[in-house]
Amino acid sequence: MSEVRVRFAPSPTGYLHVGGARTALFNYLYARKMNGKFILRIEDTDIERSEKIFEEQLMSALRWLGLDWDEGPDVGGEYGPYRQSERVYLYQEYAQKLIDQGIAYEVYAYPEEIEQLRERLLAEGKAPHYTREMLEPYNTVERKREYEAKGLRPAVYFSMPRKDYVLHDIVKGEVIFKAGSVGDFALLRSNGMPTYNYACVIDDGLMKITHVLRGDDHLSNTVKQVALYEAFGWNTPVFGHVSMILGPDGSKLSKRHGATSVEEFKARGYLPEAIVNFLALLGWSHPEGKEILTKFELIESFSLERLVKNPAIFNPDKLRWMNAEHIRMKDLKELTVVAKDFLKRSVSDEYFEKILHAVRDRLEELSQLPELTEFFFERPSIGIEKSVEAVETYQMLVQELEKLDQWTKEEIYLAFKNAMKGARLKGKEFYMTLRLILTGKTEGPELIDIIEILGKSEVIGRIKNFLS
RNA sequence: GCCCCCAUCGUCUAGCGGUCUAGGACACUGGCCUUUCAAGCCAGCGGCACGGGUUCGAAUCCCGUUGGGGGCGCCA
Repeated sequence: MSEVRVRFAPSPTGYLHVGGARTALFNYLYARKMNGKFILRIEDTDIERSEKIFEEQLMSALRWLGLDWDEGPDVGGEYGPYRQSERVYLYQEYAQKLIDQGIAYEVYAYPEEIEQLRERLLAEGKAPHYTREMLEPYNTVERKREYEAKGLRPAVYFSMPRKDYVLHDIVKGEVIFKAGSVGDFALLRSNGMPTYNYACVIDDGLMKITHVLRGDDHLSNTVKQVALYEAFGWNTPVFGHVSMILGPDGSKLSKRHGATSVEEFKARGYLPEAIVNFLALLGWSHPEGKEILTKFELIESFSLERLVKNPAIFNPDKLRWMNAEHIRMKDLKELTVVAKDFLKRSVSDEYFEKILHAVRDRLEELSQLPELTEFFFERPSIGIEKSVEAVETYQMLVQELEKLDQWTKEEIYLAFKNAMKGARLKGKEFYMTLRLILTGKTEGPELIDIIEILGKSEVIGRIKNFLS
């Protein structure tokens, strides 16, 4: 059994989308599960839209998620280069082979002319499929001269065999493409760059990719790729097409549905563990139905058989819940490190750790941190009505607290007890008012924790502030 | 227009012919716990799109209808 080699092949035209992240994740999990290789390939053949900055962002987002790759543009590998723009010579070389065999041909039509052809076919109610007979008439002597003068090269089209193709997809099952369901298609453009379906086959073939797991928006095009594998006499990889992630309204997930990029979730205080966990469960399920899973558990239990066929709607509520779960699960010291960026204040690690411990159960997104912890740093300014009963009770409390030489929960409770002795304030009112005095809020962490963290002088100070 | 994919609670899903009066999770509702809010625990609400077959038996298999998604680019 040969080594499993899978890849994630994004095009650097934007941020890492959650759909792309999930595709990367499935490939990653499978590679790690099978002790195979996970390869990162940058598909930057669209020179108009590709940008270096996006490539860097893509890689940093992937790394942040913990999806490390074994071969890629930055780390290299024996099947490089791993950027399609650097592999152009390969695409041209292999295209020439097909031309020589007569199964690919040059086309001197301008892109606009192809577009017109396409529209005419559509208008005639025909499938917009091109044939050699339609395209070759453009290859006139004058046109060739024009191309040369402009420094253009002919596009290269593949002569698609008109026969049935059967695809054995690992998630969709047997998919049959009837003869003639696709026409001839471009391999190379007149700028010399390859098209997606072509570059993909050359790369996957040459890079010895064994399994192609991707979104099912590629399913229809896979027939073209299979035809190319056959033309080169290469074995096809195992294909697995997972349905796409949809927005709440059932349409393709896009910007108008809210946050869709990994970067946005990161900025809002989502843990990579939570995103990975959530995405894994969108189109895959654990054999025992477990929902909260670490990356390690995901790798252990991952299998292609449990990939699901139907599309999934992205549910931000569940992601949010899952994030809260992972926040609670995470080692406090590690959480302190990642959470600190969200606090937007300078604090000692020691103090921040105490605060975090007190508030973590209430955290769903790390971005809630400043609001949730504000009173630890600033005295609240909430006007509280001072009743005679309250004043005398809290005066007693101050006296009791001042007597303490140890600031422990036990001692503090003792002081409460003493202050309440003979007090005319009811227990509930005593605690609620004290909470208001200290935090300015009616809700929050355990009062005793707050008092302990705030420290003796600050607590007394805040109460005195109220009394004055 | 043609081709392809999909169809279980609102959402993610379990289910791979009988063990299903369909299980779990999120959300929602109620209760318990708690001198606050969360968290936690318990309970409730809620679904096999429809119509035909096949079978002793169908959420599971087949066909059709409907609905949704995708593709047919010198985008990926």
